[in-house]
Amino acid sequence: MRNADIAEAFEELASLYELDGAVVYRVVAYRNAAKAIREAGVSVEELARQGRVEELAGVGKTIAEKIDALLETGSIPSADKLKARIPPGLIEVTRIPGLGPKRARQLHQELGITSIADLREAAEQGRLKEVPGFGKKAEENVLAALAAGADGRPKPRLVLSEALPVGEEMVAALRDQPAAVRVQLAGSARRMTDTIKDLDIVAAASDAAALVEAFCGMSAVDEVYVSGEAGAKAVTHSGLPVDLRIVPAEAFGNLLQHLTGSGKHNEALRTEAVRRGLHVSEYGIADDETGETVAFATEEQVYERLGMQFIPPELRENRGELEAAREHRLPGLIELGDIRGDLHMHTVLSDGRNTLEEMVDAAAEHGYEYIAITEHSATHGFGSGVPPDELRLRVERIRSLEGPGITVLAGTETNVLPDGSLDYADDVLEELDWVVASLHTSFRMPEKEQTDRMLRAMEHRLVDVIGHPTGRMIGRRDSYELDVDRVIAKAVETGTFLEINANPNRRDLNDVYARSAAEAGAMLVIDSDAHRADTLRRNMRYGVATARRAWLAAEQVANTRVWPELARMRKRER
DNA sequence: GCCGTTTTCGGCCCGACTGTTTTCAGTCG
Repeated sequence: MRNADIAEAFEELASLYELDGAVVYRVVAYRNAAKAIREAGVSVEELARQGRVEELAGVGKTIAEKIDALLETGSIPSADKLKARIPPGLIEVTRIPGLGPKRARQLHQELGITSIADLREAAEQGRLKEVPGFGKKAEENVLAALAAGADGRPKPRLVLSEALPVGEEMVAALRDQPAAVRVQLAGSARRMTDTIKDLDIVAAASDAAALVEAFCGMSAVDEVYVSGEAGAKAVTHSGLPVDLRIVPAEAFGNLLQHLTGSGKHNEALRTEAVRRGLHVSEYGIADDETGETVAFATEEQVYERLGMQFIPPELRENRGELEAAREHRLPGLIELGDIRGDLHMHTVLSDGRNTLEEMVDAAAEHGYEYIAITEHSATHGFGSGVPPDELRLRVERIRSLEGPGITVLAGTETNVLPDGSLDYADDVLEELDWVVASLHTSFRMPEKEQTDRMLRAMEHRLVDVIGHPTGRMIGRRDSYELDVDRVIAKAVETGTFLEINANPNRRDLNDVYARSAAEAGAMLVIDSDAHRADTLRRNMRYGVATARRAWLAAEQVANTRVWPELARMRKRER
């Protein structure tokens, strides 16, 4: 069972307990455990087999037993019992804005509501407002939410690359306003998460009303819901909600820290502060001893007051960063400027949109020292594969490029065939400087076979790196079944690099796996996988962001090296 | 339900908003 599936079961159990009226701390405990399981970075099933799941923070004796039961029987007995009493459709009811577990439970008890359909019917018949604690307004709000398309399913999230440029443009435009003192993007966009649901912008202004007015008048803004001296809530033409919050410059650091989150990071930070008599909020830090609240203009000061190193936003996920910051042992994270070359890209020869020369020019202009041209191999399909003889011609053409200004390496992205063999004969691969091996077919193989397939490819002497190792497409396709623990172990054993594919729809390996890989001693490579010149320029920041979220330093990423040094690190040279 | 250089029991972040209530519970971020 995958960590995501186990986590899902505990999320559901938490919601069921919540609807059953359990004390909130029990519910929170299950949600925390679900997060710990999802982000474990190693197989929780394997941990359970070794009797080590309680090593996960937030997993104690009771939850460990439930994990065992889930793995053994496919379900959790307490969840089965709860489901007999609480219709699972109520969980969807709790996702209607304004309705939470308490009110959904009440609707179930008073009106027998078990689903969104029941809720709609009751609201339309005017029965909702008769329930104690509900009223005319509550019923109207439910009807309005349903009419607006709320259906109880979690709201779809946007891939970061669809929202981040919008947010950055808005921030830049606000900074140009004479009333702006400080403007900063916050929220999950600042933490560079894979997906986001809205944009948060924090500002300090000499004239708050003027800045809010400028915000509401921006061309990207479609509709403004709320606006005042404290900020505004709006939605863009693409349907992206944007919150602007304005705060006095003296407390800018507190609000920025608060709104950057994550919620879990802030919660843990505040819990720890309370033990020392400090109370952290978006307005400042209150000290029990003096009874005074002190505001801070910068985030650096906020963390310093709490006795911590500044924590880069990408690390603020409550994954150990608070403890590390207290002990002043946060890693120096890799930066975009550390990347010296890009080792995975395509041209018109396979399925790219730009020519070899155009990609070389774009890379040179971008300031790279080297790139590898890595077309798809012969069996790629869609008529875009490159047969061996064509690849040989391509190698010759690369070798004869005149004055490209950068080092251009001849490479391939070769398919790994279902049996784990490669798509080109060894004598063809021998002519190349760089070999990416990726899975593009037979995604439905069972985990054991899929993993064995990949491990066999990794044992090949000429495979330098595994491309987009898990095959996920964010929001569109799950990873194929793969035992990533074994892949990481094989990478360490063989000296095969693992890619962080920087395509913002992939970001694969993800942050959690990349961190595990680096901790195990594997070497990573961050590649754009560009299919056109503009994505060559644009993708890399998302890959670097994933690496930062994985706590990686530049040394742990191979393409921060100059090419001669990186060339010597390939396993064929060892 | 989890956790511990305050604790193996008694805590468990903070504040805004809403609607309904007659002083606050529930929801949200």
